[in-house]
Amino acid sequence: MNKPQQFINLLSRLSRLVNHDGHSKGLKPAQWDAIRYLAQANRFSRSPGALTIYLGATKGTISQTLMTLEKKGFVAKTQDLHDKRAVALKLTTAGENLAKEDALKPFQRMLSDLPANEQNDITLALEKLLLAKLRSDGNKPFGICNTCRHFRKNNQSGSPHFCDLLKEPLCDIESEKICVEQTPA
Amino acid sequence: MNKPQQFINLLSRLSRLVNHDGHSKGLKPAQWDAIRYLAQANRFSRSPGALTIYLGATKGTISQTLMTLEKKGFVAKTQDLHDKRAVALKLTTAGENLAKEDALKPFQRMLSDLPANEQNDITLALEKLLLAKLRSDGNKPFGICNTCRHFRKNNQSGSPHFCDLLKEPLCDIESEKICVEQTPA
DNA sequence: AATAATAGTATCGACTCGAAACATTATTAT
DNA sequence: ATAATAATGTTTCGAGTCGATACTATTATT
Repeated sequence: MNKPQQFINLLSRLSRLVNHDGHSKGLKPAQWDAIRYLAQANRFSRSPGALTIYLGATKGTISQTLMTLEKKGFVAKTQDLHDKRAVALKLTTAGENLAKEDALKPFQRMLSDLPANEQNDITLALEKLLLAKLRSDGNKPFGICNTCRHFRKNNQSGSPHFCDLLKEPLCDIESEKICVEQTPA
Repeated sequence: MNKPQQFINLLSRLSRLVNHDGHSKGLKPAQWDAIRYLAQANRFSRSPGALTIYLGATKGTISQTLMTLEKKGFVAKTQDLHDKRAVALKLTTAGENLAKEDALKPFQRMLSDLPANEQNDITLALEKLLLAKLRSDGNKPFGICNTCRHFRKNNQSGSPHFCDLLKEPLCDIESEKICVEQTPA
């Protein structure tokens, strides 16, 4: 088997397994993807639109997935205050509990059984691969807020940081989350 | 973001992208998975049952996928000679042409744009990860026939090799393919 | 010969997915 | 201001996935 073919085989089979683990606790893989995202996105990013970009899906599909998650009681929708078109998403308590018991935990446990150096190699390789793919597709990275070029740190404890793009204050917690607008410095 | 969470994020997002690339040329990801498999499986493995195990799906799902692939003219079914329950699968010429233009080619091209050592690191990491997962799930590896403990090599050119498990002769081409029964030596 | 195991198919309901049409609400150009 | 345009979501459609379950036909076992 030649190298490129092997790479495709590994990738497609691995993806299959990951996807398969997403059939868990009565949810579907796509629903887990959404919950996982919402558990980590900052307030500028908890919208159907941002989720759509993150998951590389279409608006319609995401709308459906969010509908069923809302019906199941894991996600709550509220209207955005500033923009009446926009919808603000939030995990309910049930949704947050679910996020803590991620369907991919078994995968994670499996990794933690490997030698520490292999764990590192694997994580690093995945990161390189993902970033290369995102770049080649022109996708947004959705990195951590406080690693963004628009992030303005405030060193006085208690007072908030600041996003220079959206002109909005940022508490510590929010600035640790992922953001649609994040652009590496 | 802690390490385990990062790993899950990388893995799930990467899988999403891989899956997404499978919506190509009018086929679905699962259909590509089937075609990719059939293009590489030896004659003992070109059956709905083996494909089911390989993809980690259920019989019913695979039956459906194969039905639509047959309807589209990419797969042909014939009855097995020895076992009248069994179905032998084969890619049609159209199916083989499709396999040569795999939906994941863009991903492969992207990899080939990376430095050679990174390509290697990434492939190796994927392999480790996949094997660890297969092991932890108790899945079969589907390795290359001639790396199997039951493979008996014949060094006289022209005469076939042999599978000591299934008691069947193996030509060079078949012994280079993947097999359900493969067990590392 | 009866029973169990195996290989597949058929059917169901919930869901995904892209595509396209459709509101609403914001933004921009005139 | 107001009209054109862009952006945010929703709805609907058809094809397909997926697990679960029930079912058929064939082969193996007892």
